[in-house]
Amino acid sequence: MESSKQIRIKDIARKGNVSIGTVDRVLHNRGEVSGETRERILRIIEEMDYRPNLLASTLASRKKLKMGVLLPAPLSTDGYWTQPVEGIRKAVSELHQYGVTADIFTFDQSDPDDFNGKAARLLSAAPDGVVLAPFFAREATAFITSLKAGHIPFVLIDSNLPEQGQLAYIGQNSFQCGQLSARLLSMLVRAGQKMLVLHFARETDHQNHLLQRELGFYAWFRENYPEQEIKTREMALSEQASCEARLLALLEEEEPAGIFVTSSKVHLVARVVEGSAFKGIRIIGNDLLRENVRFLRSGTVDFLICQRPMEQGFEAVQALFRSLVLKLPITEVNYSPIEIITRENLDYYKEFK
Amino acid sequence: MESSKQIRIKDIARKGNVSIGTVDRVLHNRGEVSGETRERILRIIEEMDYRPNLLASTLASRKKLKMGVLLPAPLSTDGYWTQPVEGIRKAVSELHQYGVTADIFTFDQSDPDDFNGKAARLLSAAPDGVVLAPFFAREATAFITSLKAGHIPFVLIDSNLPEQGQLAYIGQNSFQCGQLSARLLSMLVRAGQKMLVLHFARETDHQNHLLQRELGFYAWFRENYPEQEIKTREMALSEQASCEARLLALLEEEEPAGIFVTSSKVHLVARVVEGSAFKGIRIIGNDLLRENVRFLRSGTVDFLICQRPMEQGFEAVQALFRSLVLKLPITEVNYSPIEIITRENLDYYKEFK
DNA sequence: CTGAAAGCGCTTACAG
DNA sequence: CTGAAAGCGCTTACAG
Repeated sequence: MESSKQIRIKDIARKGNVSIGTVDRVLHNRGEVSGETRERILRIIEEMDYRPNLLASTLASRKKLKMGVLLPAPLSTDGYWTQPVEGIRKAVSELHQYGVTADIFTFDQSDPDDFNGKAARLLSAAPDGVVLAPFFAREATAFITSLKAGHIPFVLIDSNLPEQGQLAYIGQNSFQCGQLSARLLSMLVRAGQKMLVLHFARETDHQNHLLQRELGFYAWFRENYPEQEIKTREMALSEQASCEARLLALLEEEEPAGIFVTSSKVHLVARVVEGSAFKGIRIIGNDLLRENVRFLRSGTVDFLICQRPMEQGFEAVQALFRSLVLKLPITEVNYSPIEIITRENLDYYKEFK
Repeated sequence: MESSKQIRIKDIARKGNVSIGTVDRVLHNRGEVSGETRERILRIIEEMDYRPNLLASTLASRKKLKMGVLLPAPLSTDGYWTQPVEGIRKAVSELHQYGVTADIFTFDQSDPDDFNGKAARLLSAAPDGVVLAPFFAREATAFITSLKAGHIPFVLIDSNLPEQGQLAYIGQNSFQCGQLSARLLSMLVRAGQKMLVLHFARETDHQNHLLQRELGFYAWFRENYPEQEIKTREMALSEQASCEARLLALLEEEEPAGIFVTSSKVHLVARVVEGSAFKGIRIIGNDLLRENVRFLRSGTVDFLICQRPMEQGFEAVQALFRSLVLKLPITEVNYSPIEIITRENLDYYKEFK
């Protein structure tokens, strides 16, 4: 059961009657080796099941790992996007001793052009790996094309894009989040009462994961209570001033018994409901922000569905390090937990604020 | 913003007018250095903010990391405990190239003496780090005393022990799991109906986390529905033959509307309920085992609460590696997600079977 | 096309 | 108490 000693380049060289330089050329396809020698060495490498010592390799090559990060700018000091950034900073600081550095770029959440500009700046810094939240699907896809052209590996967080060649995705299974929200809301609201799904600032190809949450929500009801009446309404974030009035009008018009807010903007809804005559509306939203927690505590919001955003940032950096420095295999899809926060278990999440 | 170049031992030595050997002695408290020199070098190290290059250090010292693992033996081929073992094996295999090996010991879940015997064998293998599931609290504590005497760092998984000097705990917040189960069950059962908490093979100091789940369950009701009638019943696993009869008798006697099974043994209960005249009993249990999934699919079990046991095993090994080889800081308490599996989102967990 | 040598930053005997 | 040298396994010029 004891594993045999490590095979070194030196062992391959000796067995092949060549120098370690030649073995190295074969290992890294650096050319300048005769076909015959190459074949022979390759066979020996295979036979002896050679595995490079990555500590030695990294040490000798003195490679530094420069990462590029591209995320939405937080909308406030305790907005959602401060959290992944915190995780990223923590990971980078830990890995500093291994030569890891990061350039963090943030873009305006309402401005695809700003995304493109920051993406260009990121590229010109020539990073060895990238962490990306593909907030604008179309623009992100174009950016990814450039990354692939430059053979720059990248990790997606928060929202996934299918089959784009990402090293990994780290984030929620948003469809499942929607399903769970539906199930929870169905338990809180009597059959026959209306449900409302609220999107903030959704656009067709933007923030795909909010759409996935909605789809999961509908899918659950279609399967379990096909009769359930559900409506979806969208509110542009830019109109935030008129937002309260619109919301109030919506409540009067629809008289929903339950509301599912697909994003962290649930506090906007809760504020209106709490100040209105419409008591007893059951509300589920996303993300553990201070503003949301307030309404969870007061009982206006019943559930917050969370996803450990700090951890997502942290793990994204770790994944790049593990792949690029340690050469370890990376799991492609990494679903963050879908955590259910209620007034009762809130205190166990104080770590998040 | 560019961080300055790395400070090396050589730089310290030059500045202190000593050799790198002396610096090394100071760094590792190897003695044989005059007090005066020691102070001076220490000051320079501080001043220059020296951080050792751990790749070089690990490479030069050629340390191998031998881990000892001590877990309950799985009760069946797809029993719960196969899963952490799988995660551990995966991590060890990935880290093999860095000299990581593991001796895995398993003990009989009903036999504390077997635990002690295996613990002794583990110790005699002189591991550099240990992964332990402290299944028998008393025996585990004694074992930990030996580990601490030998300065062997250890990671706890599955169940935590407070303040035992563990490098990390990786597992559920069991109290919170109980609270969430209570909240879910309360939404499924009408007020005034009876609830039952079922333990399997609990003993006072065994499996502390099952007790924590129960406490969380009671705490939630005390806070939210103090009138709720709840009873706890315990079933010894050794009596598994007579188990069905006892369960049936229990159902007849108590006529519960909801049952919370604190462990993965929920399939035992579901089988009895499904074969009985007592339809409509709402059941919540733990862990994604094939036997449990069957009853989730058939609708007899409403929710399974899960905790990613494979990931726990994997992370435990990674934590030891990160600490002992990479010298990275380790978060002491790492709560696994409390995942809610229903018939509807089950397919997203196929990865677990 | 191939080999020998220096070096990555640290550790570990060994000599004095 | 201190220093100089060899070595960890690999990479990187350089010489031929």
